[in-house]
Amino acid sequence: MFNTIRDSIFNALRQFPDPENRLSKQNILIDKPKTQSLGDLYTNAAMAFSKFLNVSPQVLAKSIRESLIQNESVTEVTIAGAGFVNFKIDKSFWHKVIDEIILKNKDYSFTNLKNRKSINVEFVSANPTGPLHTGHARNAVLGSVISNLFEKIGYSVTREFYINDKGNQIKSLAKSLYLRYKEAFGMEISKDAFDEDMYCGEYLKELAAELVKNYQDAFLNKEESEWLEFFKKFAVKRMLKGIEEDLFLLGVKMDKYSSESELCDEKLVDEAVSILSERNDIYEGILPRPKGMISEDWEERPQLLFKSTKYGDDIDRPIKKSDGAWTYFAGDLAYHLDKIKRSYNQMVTILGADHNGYIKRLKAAVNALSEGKADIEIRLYQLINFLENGKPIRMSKRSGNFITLRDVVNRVGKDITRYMMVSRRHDIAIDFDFVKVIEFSIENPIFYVQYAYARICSVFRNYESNFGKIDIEELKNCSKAQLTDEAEISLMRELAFWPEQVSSAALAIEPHRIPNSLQEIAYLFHSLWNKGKNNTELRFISTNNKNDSLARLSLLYSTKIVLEDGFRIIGIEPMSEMK
RNA sequence: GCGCUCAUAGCUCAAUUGGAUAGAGUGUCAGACUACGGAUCUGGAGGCUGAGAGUUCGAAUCUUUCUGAGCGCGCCA
Repeated sequence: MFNTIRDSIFNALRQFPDPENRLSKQNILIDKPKTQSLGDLYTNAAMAFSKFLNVSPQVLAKSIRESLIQNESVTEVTIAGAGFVNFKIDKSFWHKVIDEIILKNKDYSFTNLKNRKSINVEFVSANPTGPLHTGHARNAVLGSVISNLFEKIGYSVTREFYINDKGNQIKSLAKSLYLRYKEAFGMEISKDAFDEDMYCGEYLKELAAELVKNYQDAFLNKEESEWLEFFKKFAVKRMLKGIEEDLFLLGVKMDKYSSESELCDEKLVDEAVSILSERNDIYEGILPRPKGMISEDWEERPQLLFKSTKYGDDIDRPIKKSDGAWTYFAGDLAYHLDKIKRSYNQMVTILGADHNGYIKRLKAAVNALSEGKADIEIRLYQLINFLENGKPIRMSKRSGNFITLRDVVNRVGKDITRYMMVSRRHDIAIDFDFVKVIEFSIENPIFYVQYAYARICSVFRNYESNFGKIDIEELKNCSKAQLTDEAEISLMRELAFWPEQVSSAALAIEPHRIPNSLQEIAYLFHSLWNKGKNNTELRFISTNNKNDSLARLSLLYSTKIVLEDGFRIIGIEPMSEMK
């Protein structure tokens, strides 16, 4: 939207020698000043580039002013403070914003990259040992919104789920299922039969019933070796199906599921280890005992280690257990090698905050395996405190008082869940009160935004019942010259920034900026609406002047397009009426 | 003991990644409709950004030392 203005600033700066080649159009900030009195827009480029160009901010600011004043959209330029360049914009510029939005519609915020890049977004990746729980809900929403954002800036995105279908937990799952299977034949199973790490949830009873139906007593009173593998496979398959259904409830669909055991079958661990060996990053060694930690059974032991300290980790990481089996991390080496081989050089992974110790070694692994060519960004999300009207809900797997993702979605709906999960920064713990989130109040930012949308739809309904069906071509072609009120300008200016909001949210991997931005737009709209109550000239529908109406409706229509775009990114449905 | 993350109005959160006088909502006080949907809007009060020091034109943001909270630290995944 601001290309010509950015060009003007860029041209001014380009006249100065740039020894480090730090100057780029992308890095020129154009923003709204704190207060309207300073102007419509400002840039801090004079100060920001002063160091790199080795020219004082004042000199740069003057040069920017000279250049900006030549721009036909810019009407007034002032230099303030240490080198802020404030300027005013001709109103016709904002009117063109409306035209552009209506013209591009859904693609208004879309950035078409010349060289389409691929990115892999891995999220949820829950162990296939039971239904998804509440933490996964936040993970799933973050991952899917981040994916949507990257698609907006022209990336080809793969939404991926890593299945931990190996190891002891799956064995425990199979054993737990076997107990339920026996129980289905009327055998008494006491609670003590379930070890600490086994799964005593009700959901395995259904699977057991299915096994009985299809296989009768084929596995009853048999050696473990005769049923274990079958039970593992069966259980994992069914758990995954359940997980897929849970995700579907939240509007999340994965593009790819990667299986840990399949990667191991393909000898990818060996391949990863041999790559690292060639780079001299694998050695047999003894890890130091962690200081200050009391662990009685600690004994020094030589292990196969990955030299992750070479890539910024704090200590080297074991890839083989003392019994010679691969560690979990070895599997992750294989998995990330697989991603690299599928030619992703950008990856994002969403993990719970309890994985914080894992970031450095993952980055190290990707760095080493790709010879520095690939990059992985990891976003940790904090937990959610669930409340029932202000009272915390205690959860424990043992007592069975355990909220699943499905419970949450069934109770408050997909849209509210998604909005709540994504409207706060990911690294902050959030409160989720079952009672408050469904109230029609400002405690729920989603209703504020939805209400703005519904009001816009209401205006269109009203117009059409009086004057007949609206013609989009007419909205596009009508003169917008009378959109001059401050409230109208503020709204148009906010809409002008929308594509930049989207791309900056994507690049920073901060999806919460989208709901924030929508709330700002909704606020400006509500404000304009109320202004029309006192000042009838600002009403959207003017009964005696058709072009006035069309101009105002075109502003509403472009606002509607942007809100819809935001809703689509967040993954929620717009409401044309509040119900 | 070491590492990662967080700390902003009474409360819930922002702050375009180093920009101007730190902004919204809620609660509180005072206002606005014979309603294009009042589920809204306008205004007041409310802050030494947990504490100290440093970096520079400029710090909530970067560095560092504290304080407090959460999480993690070989043979779990």
